[in-house]
Amino acid sequence: MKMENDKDQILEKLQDYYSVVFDDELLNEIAEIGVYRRYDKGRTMIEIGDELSEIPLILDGAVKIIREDSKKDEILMYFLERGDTCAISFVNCINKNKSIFRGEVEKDTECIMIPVRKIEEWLIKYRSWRQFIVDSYHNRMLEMVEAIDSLAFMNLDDRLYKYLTDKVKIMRNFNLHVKHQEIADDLNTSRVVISRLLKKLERSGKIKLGRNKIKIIDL
DNA sequence: ACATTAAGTGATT
DNA sequence: AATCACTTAATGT
Repeated sequence: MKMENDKDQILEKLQDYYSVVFDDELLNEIAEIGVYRRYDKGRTMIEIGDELSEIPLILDGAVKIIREDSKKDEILMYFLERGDTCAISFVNCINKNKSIFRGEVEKDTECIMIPVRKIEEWLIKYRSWRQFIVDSYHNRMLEMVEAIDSLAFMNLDDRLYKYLTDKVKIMRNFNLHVKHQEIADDLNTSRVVISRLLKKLERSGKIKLGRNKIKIIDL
């Protein structure tokens, strides 16, 4: 009885973003197999080196995917949001590899976890699942290329502005609650530099600064 | 009132 | 663009 209830709740949540992606039979099976989970903002969902045994289907929220080097320097790769999954972790799963990224919860996140076995099984069983995984892999690839491009071809001013506008989209809010130091960490630079560039953006009227907050005025 | 943390700035490399 | 060294401002106890 309780099980049925859980299943129905999961199914209901799935409808919002995944009913167009998956057919009914698959949707039903996901609801049956998947485990609903909530992650609070600030938590680490996955750490570099961790072994994956399941992958998340994001229902709501956002997860920041970070790459870190041996010297603890880090750089933001991309965000996962509703409707996303991480196909990178999916391939990791199948090969029983360790995660090459860290996932930090940027915004309270709801997701459904799918165990590896099912991921593989469904790949054969459902065309819509196959499509979803391939699309997801492609999207991760595009986002990584974007990350490389901005790193290689953009100066810090533009990278910073892109960072801010991306974040506005992810958070669905023009008022960002973020410290200069956190931005510096994400872009792998120093706080002083970020503070100066932000001041410049404020002077040009694109943003408004406050303690622990930044308001983006025009996109 | 004092300590702590975040942000602003000039000078130097 | 990074670092240092310092100031100023906001917030917590």
